[in-house]
Amino acid sequence: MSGSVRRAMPSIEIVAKEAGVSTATAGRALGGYGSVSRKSREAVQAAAERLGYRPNSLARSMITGLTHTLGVLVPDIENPFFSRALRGIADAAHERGWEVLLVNTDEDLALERKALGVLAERRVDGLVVAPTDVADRDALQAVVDAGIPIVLLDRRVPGLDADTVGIDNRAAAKDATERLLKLGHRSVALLTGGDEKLRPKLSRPGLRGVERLAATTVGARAAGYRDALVEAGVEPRPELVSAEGFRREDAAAATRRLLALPDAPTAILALDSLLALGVLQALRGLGMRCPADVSLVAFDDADWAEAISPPLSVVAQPIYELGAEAGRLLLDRVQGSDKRFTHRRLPTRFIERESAASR
Amino acid sequence: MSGSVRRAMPSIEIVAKEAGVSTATAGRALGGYGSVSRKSREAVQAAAERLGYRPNSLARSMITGLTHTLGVLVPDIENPFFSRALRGIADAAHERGWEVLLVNTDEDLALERKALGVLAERRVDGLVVAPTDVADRDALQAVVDAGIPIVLLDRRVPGLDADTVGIDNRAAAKDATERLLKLGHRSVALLTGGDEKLRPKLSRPGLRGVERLAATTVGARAAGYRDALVEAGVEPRPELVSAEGFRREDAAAATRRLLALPDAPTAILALDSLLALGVLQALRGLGMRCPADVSLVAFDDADWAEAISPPLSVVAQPIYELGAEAGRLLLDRVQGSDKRFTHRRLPTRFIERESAASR
DNA sequence: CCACAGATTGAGAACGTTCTCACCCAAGTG
DNA sequence: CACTTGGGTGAGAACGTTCTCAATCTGTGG
Repeated sequence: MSGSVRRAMPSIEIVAKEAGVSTATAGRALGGYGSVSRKSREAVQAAAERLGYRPNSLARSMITGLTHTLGVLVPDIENPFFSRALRGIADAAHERGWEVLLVNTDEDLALERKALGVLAERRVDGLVVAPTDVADRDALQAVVDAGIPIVLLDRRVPGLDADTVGIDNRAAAKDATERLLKLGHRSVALLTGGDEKLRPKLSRPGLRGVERLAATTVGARAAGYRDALVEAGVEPRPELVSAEGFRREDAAAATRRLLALPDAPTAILALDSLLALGVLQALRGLGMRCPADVSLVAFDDADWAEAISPPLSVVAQPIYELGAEAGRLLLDRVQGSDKRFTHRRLPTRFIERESAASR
Repeated sequence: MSGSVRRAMPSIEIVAKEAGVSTATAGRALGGYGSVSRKSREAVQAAAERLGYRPNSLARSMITGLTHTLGVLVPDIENPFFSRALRGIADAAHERGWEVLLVNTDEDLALERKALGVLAERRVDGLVVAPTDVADRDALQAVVDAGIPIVLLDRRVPGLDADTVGIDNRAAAKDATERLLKLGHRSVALLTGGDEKLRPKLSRPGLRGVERLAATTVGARAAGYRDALVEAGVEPRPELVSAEGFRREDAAAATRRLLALPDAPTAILALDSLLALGVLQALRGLGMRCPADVSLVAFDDADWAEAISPPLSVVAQPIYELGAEAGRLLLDRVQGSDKRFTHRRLPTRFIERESAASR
């Protein structure tokens, strides 16, 4: 056993009594505000040290109106995209003396709504939200109206008073698709992971349709994919757009289905790295080789992308920077910035490795 | 614009006034304690609804002494091990109405100590800590003494009053090494990732040395590796134990060094999946093939392990369950359990795939 | 009609800080 | 000497809840 066991933490009143001053003076000595004589300060600090005093930040927050806490709402922290982005957010927050309260929403609208309520009750100073695709604009706006600024990460919510940080999904997807087309591929599949409604929209979009499509992340990328095809004079084939689910097994199944098609795709664009793993797994199962039989390009430069055989060509997003920028933007708002809402697009980088070959 | 903009959130006093009752009654009506007439309750609820009232959980915590917040201290949330474990913790917490405050320590002792202070000031109800290898026992014990229970995840801190959740690292490493030995390998390398001090200790340990070694996670696994060698009558060779660093590049460099050795290893045991990626990368660079030229087994069943070629044989830890169990254990303590401290070891599972072949 | 138990209510304390304000005192200034 | 100045101090309010306690109301049984 080391040191004495104390159950309840001492309050500033106890410290003041021990130091022989008033609570007001003790507060000033420890909090670094107001003015205190050297003698008082030293007496208080010694007493605090002796008693193992820790200020109660709850009481402080009640007075100051600041919790120095940022809420972070992500679909799933296990997803490498979000864990890396969270790291960026946390670092930005920490750097300026803020902490991070994390909630997973599981892409579940009801959970997201409930979490917003909980975080509002905790009086977080601001919120970084990666909303579900069908985000509840009103619930988010209500939080903003209550005085809690929001920064959206990765996805956008039309009409919401919030800053946004993300990439140009449409341009990035278009670029990736163009690269596959330039390699001679004419039958390029798109693995989106979700949003069943995409496929029909993609076939006969009309201008209005494409614009509406581009509102979600997946939608924007699908639109970019389509842009590239159309510009290259390749007719988009709805059956080449797969939206079976977000899990690896879903992607594997989708790949098997795609490759069984008449006039099967010779190249696949996967919208995230987990889906790419599914493709790889399916190819291995089918005895097909990448890139000899099928070329593959994926979004996100996962840590394994460079190490596997063949190394995967990817659209790299600056994920950490996305999170850090969101954190900084949010803290600016928290600290009183009332600039117009910005929609920041960070640049992506195509990393050419060996999984996409000419045909 | 939708709805009216309100900057400051209404307090219960405003709601009470609006409903024509006292704050006490309003509190009872909204908080679900005490007894309230149906009429009052309905009036209060209607007023609260109208004003968009959200209780201030800070004020509540001041009274009840519970913040319903769990602190989580991990080295790096980007590490898939910790992000998965965190998911387990968060789910367990959420299930019982708790939230999670996250801090990264970057394996930095000073940061860990500072974070402990911050979380104590926030009056978190409990703490899940994955301590750095050289954890500050006294700092942790001080938190426990202040009445905040701690559950240790993955690593142990001797002499600390805390529950522990992890795996039997020594047995798991021994099992993995034995499997490689059974395949006929006689020159098996160990890639630990860190702790330079390990190597010399491993060569002439003596009983005392091995026991001390086994205190850290890495150390315990190294001891298990050694156990297997000794039992099989293979002389441990210190130069086959690499501890160059935790990053992928470090592992790649270490692999190149190992394979340039006279009597080079024909099998490698990597202590985490990131290190395994480094091995794979180095092998590709050297034009060597797995498992034809070198067999590889790694800890942790990363999401890519099954999808790459060859699929990686791994020691799978129940990572999510580890986190969830830590969360549950902690909440039991928070809610008053004073059972003896337990050290829970969850079972690991060796998943045989194709990266380890007989020689 | 009275007494009484139990439900319902409101005033005010409590939690642990920071903030406001009035006061004291020593050191200048005219 | 009277008057200002300003650092230092403590009493008490404030933040928004929950808790304690006494008072009031309601209905029931005698």
